[in-house]
Amino acid sequence: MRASFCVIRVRPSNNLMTNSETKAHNQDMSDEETNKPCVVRIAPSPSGYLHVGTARTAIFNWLYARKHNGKFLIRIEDTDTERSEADLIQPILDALKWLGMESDEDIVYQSTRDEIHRSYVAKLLDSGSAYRCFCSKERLAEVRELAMKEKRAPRYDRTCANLSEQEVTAKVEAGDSFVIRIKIPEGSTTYTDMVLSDITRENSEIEDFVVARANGSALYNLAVVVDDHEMGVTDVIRGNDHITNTFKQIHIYRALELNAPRFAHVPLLLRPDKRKISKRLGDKDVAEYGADGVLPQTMFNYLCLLGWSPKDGREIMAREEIMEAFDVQGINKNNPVFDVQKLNAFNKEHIKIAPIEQLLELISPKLQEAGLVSSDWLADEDNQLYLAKVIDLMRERMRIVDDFIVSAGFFFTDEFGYDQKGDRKQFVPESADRLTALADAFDSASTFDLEALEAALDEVAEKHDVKRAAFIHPTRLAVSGLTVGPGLFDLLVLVGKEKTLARMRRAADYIRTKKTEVTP
RNA sequence: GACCCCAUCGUCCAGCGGUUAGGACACGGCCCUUUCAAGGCUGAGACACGGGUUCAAUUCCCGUUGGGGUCGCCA
Repeated sequence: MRASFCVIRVRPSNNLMTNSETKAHNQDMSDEETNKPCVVRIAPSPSGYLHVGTARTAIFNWLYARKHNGKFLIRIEDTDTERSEADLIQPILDALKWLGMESDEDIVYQSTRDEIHRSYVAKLLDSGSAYRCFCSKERLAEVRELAMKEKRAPRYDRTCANLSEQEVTAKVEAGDSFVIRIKIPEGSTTYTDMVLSDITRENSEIEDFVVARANGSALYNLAVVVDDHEMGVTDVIRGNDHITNTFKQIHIYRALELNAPRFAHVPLLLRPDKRKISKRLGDKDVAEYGADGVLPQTMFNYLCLLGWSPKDGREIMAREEIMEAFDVQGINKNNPVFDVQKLNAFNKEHIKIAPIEQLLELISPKLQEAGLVSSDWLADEDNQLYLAKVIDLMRERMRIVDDFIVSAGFFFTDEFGYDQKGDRKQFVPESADRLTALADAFDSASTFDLEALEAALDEVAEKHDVKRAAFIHPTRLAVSGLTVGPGLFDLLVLVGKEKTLARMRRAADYIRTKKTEVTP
């Protein structure tokens, strides 16, 4: 019997079948099977940074592993020496770690497994399920082009599959270079996808693809099958751009007489213009979002909700909550659009509930970079306490962490200008005396706390016979340089008496100068 | 072009034969008030189309259209 035509029985619990086998589908996995320890992996290639699409796939894998008490592994697919760069690996691992995901075992570097891959190429050749192809690249390109022109699917024409043993031997002895192609049998192939249910493909649609290069090294699909098998991967969860690869890989599993894992193909993330997210189009690195002030828990949460939901309306969720509710089979089939606005909205909510230590850690270096504080200043315990109070006051209105630098800078420096619109609107001539009067009232107040300040302001406003607002707005502008921000009295108390008074009087002077300039 | 996948507000998600089709982001209005980029309330906004099946289709089936993916000695 020719191996390439025999029907390989995959393991009974498996989800592969051919059309000649009407084996029952097992979409509903038994509890026993669901709870069996699983092994999943994320396999990035170091041809660039980690973009949100890959990050999301990693998250789904990670959740699946945690949910089923399994292992989450990382394999670096760095066999393409042309494109892979070693220094691109660490940033990818860092980004995964930032999101809270690390490999449960040593990271596998595919490039170190070349010999093993080659041994499987030999097995394929020995069993007769693969053959040598001596066709030149030029001829192949012509065939492909012609097929496209004639509106047929471009597929290898099997010229070399029909070579006699003698012909092959002769060519090999003549030193002709060859690649190895797998022989795809007749029939059709169906597998049950955990997300997409049954998918069928005619085997005739799949060409005898190349599994090994002229130099004998394995190509992607073979290497993946070999490594997944040897790593004990039970569930392959990846982007649905791999569906065609899945069929190819299934044929490799069969040719090798190995059990195939379960597959789940998750929808691809799209850009607002509906194109697939890619590095080419300048889509951001996951780490870049982090650098811009998106919290890792926000990214994790948001990415999960692209194509999946807990069904009960919850959106802002902690990792543990998501883990609890996650279910691969609940992943949608359609491709969602990545929306930065919603990501930011999620971030706003996560900033509100984030541990203060995390925000402190994130904000401190940014303050220093902005030149607002020094490392000495940050080292001081009282200052840390002060910073924590400022963050707590500001976190209610922050969308991304960087907002803090622009909207809270005045807590750390006297060097700030006045918002232009605010200047025109609030720093009118009469504000000068009002600021002076209010500063005096604050000065003579017994204490510098919420109640005392508010009482002082009410009293002064009444004396001047104007609304509180006539004092409040100029004061806010004088002390913060901004027209928006937290409650005024909270702000003043935190800035402190000395600085508040100085800034109010400084603003009063500024207004008087402005006045004389306008009317000389 | 061939093959595969998909199809509910602009976007994300809910809905699993009978609903005033729900929530979130974004957008508009109103309120609060000391500001808003905060908070509260509210409004507009969707079942792509055509056939079936059914007493009844957004829900099931088929087709059309539209979108996405794949078609390398890349991964």
